[in-house]
Parts: sequence; structure tokens; C-alpha cells
Amino acid sequence: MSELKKVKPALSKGTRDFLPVEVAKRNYIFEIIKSVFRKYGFEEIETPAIERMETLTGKYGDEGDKLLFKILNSGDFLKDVPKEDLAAANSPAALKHIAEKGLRYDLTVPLARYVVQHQDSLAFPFRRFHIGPVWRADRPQKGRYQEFYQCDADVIGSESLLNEVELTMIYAEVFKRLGVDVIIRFNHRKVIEALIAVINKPEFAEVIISCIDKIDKAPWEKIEVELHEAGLTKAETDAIYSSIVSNADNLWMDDGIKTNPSGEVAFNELSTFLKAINNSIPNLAYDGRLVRGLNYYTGVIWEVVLDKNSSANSNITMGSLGGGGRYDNLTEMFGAKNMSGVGISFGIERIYDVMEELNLFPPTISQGVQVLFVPREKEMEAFAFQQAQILRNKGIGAEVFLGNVKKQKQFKYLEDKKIAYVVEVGDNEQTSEKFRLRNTQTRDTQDGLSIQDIVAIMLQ
RNA sequence: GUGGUCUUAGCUCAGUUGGUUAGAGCAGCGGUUUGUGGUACCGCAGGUCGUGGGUUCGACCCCCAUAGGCCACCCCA
Repeated sequence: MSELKKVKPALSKGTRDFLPVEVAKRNYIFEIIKSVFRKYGFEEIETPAIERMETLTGKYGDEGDKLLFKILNSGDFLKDVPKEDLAAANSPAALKHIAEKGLRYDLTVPLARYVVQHQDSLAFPFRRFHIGPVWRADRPQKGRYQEFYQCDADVIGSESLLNEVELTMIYAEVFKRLGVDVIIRFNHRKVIEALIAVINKPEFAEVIISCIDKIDKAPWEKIEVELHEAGLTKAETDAIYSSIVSNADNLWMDDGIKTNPSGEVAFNELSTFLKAINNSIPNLAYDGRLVRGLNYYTGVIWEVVLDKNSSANSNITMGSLGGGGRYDNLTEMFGAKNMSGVGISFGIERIYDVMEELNLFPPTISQGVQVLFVPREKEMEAFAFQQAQILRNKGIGAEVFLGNVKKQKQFKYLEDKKIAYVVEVGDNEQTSEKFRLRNTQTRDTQDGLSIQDIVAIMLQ
């Protein structure tokens, strides 16, 4: 042991440890989300952190492939690399020989693989939710990590728009229960398709979508420049501006778009969607500027943002707290027939930050026990332990402080762990079996209690 | 991937134009006091100043490289 080199304790870039109190708060969020998911019939699944590179590559574009974490093959990993690739230091060509596995980049591609692979044992329409870490070799920033959690719910194999309605209701209920005031923005991807068709520039679809996605963050003048540089004329950018930027709240009533075949589909679907919701969700708002950057969406799309009109949120800037949409081609990449899917995602890292900022976590969130017994001397530990055991047998969380008997240490422990009650055990207590119960917060004390009295008080 | 900025004890930070043994608070450890307490006081320990080079008689301080944090892009959650 003494020969082990001592190293500074440090985390790998872009990763975090969680303190007990942080885990408790994260679990609080997870539990609320899970309970709502379950109420709507979604079942939890798990998939491995590790997937075959074959499964992962080519699904996220060139940028995405670069951000995949690769796992070096075991053993002599250079053995199978062609000599010419090694000699030329051709990393991309050598990659498939040295890394057959990688860490999952999101939960959606694993879902597609999962659904195709387990078609025979799943009940369709398949409603699942999945909460777990994913990994991206991105450059870290505040709120952006190399390891972070995603929290998704999807319905696979049903085209009914009532799925969209239910998912919207899930969003509304979760954020209401968390106490975060949000606006659920929605749009339809075919509105954008119609717009692109109207200005007749299908080859620019990607850049147009990407630019509309930036409207919230950058001034229109800057976006216009980017569109011009991509090759669009002034007339075309003007058309985009008049339809989308200046008319975002009722774009879907725009005649040009509405009479286009794609626009007509969007209009009909959104009408059905809104009719089913029947004004039951007050914080739902149409926004024609919403497109979602990901290119696999084909139908209704959502994004959840803080409600700027809520006084609580006035001092906070935060990107979207969730997003989702319908996609038609999820399973195609794995050679299965197309199954339509629709899903939502909660940005739990951001939700955590917002709730921390707004002080929305309940004070009772601590996972600590209710009662701490502090032995006055080492000799009383065994007796204190017996008392704690009596509480535990009644289902009451109790702990005996088994460290240093110095009271500074004992009371510091009590405060650090935010334990509600303290009972000191000294000679008097041991002989009389009567205790003083002290409330840590109010410092109220009750004297002469038997252990059964304490049980009764705790169970009130 | 591009650019900017920062890094001194476990944590938060001082540290004079480059000059002898790099400091404080908190946290940790030990002690004194206190039978009803969470206090106060005393002491101890903890640092190759992110890492590796360079300039200099001499570097926490200047230069270069590199790692990590943060910020703005790209992209995204």
C-alpha cells in the first residue's frame, strides 16, 4: 500500500459528484415525474450505458459522431488495425478497429434499437419512460456536462393525436406539481415544411429550420445575414419574416401556408389537438417560431419555457426545460417497418437549477432520521442503541451518534444532518429510563418521557 | 472544434514593482470549560502556489506549452 502513488482527488472533465442533499432533491424531481408518467400508463425501462458503435454512429450527424465517447477494445487493440491506417495515423479509418463499443449519446436511439429488438415481447402502442445518464464529449459549460441525465417518455406505434394531448397534460401536471411556472409552446413541423414549400426552396430546409430556431436568441438582422449567406434572396427572407417572426401567434391561419398540402395537414392536426385539450391547459401557447433543431420531428412539437410573466421567474434566464415531438422514422434505421412515435423529454438538470434558484424544494426533503441519540459517555452507547432500535422497530428513523463524545461534534452532526429531534443519554437516563426530547429547530424540550412516550410523539 | 478568461490549504479567498520561513476565515484533529447542552477559549495539522518547460543571482508573480473550471461561438440537454 505504501508504494501506491498518491494522486490529487479530481473528477473527469464535465462530470459531477452529488452530495446527499443534492441526491435527495434530484430524487424529489424524479419521483414527481415518475408518478405522473405511471399514472398515464408509461412503464419504466432500462438499457445499457454501453452500446455497439454500429448502433450509435451515423444517427446524430457528423457533429454528433465526434461527440460520442468511444470505448477502447480490450486486449491488444491495435492488432486488427490495417498497417496502412496505422502508418498514416488515419484515426477515423482506424477507429472502427480499435473501438467496437461506445457510451450512449441519448435515450432515443437506444429506444429505437430496443423496440425493434423486442417487438415480439412488447405491448403496442408501447408507452415507456426512461431516466438515465447519457454521455457526450462536448466542451463543458455551466449547465452542460459530459455526463448528464435525460428523462424521456414516448409512445411508439400509435398515430392518434390523443397521445399528443396526453403528453401535453403530463407536462402541465409535472410542472404544476414542481411549482415551476412555465409556458408550454407548441407548433407543427409541417407548418415549417409548408413555409419552405411556399417560398419553394426545399434545398434550404435545414438552414431555414436552424435559423428559425435561433429567433429567440439572436436579432433578426443577424439571422437574415446568415440566410443571405446561405443563398436566400431578400424576397425570401422577407417572406419568412412576415410569416413567422411578425406573425408567430397565428401563423397557422396564414392563407399561403394553410392552403399548402403540408400546411393543411398541420392545420387539421393542430385543430384536433386543441379541440381535445378544450382549453383545459391555461399555460399552453402556439408559437410559430418553434421548430426544434432536431431534424427527425415530423408532426406536433413542444418546448417548455419559464413563464416570463410570472413574477417568480422575473430574475431568471434559462433555456427550455423540456421539449419533444412526433417522429415517423424512429425504427427505420434498424431495418424495421416504420413505427410512428411521439415523445417528450424533461431537462432535469435545468429544472433542478431553476427550483434551487426559486427555493422550490420542500424543507422536509432531507432523508435523515427523525431522532438522534447522543451518548454522554462511550459506556452509554449500547443502551442508546437499544432505545434507537425500539424506535426503528416502530418504523421511526433513529440513529445513535457513535463518534467522538465531545458535544461539539455531536451537535454539529445533528445540525449538518438536519435531524429533527435529539435525545441525550447519560447516567440519569440509563438508570431512570426517562428521557428529555429536544426539538432541534424550536429547541422546545419535553422532560421525563419514557421511550414509549417518544414513540407516540413521533407517530403523531 | 474556435476564441476569451481564470487556477494559491478540503472549501472561500488575501499575497506589495520579481527578493529570506506563502497567510486568514470556515471545515478537520486535539485540549480546557459547560448535567442539560448547539457556546467560548487554546493548540495542532494541512501547500513541490494546477502540471511541465523557459527567462533570472532569485519566480506564486514574467514567457511558452499543457490540463481543468468558467464565458462567448458551433451544437445541444
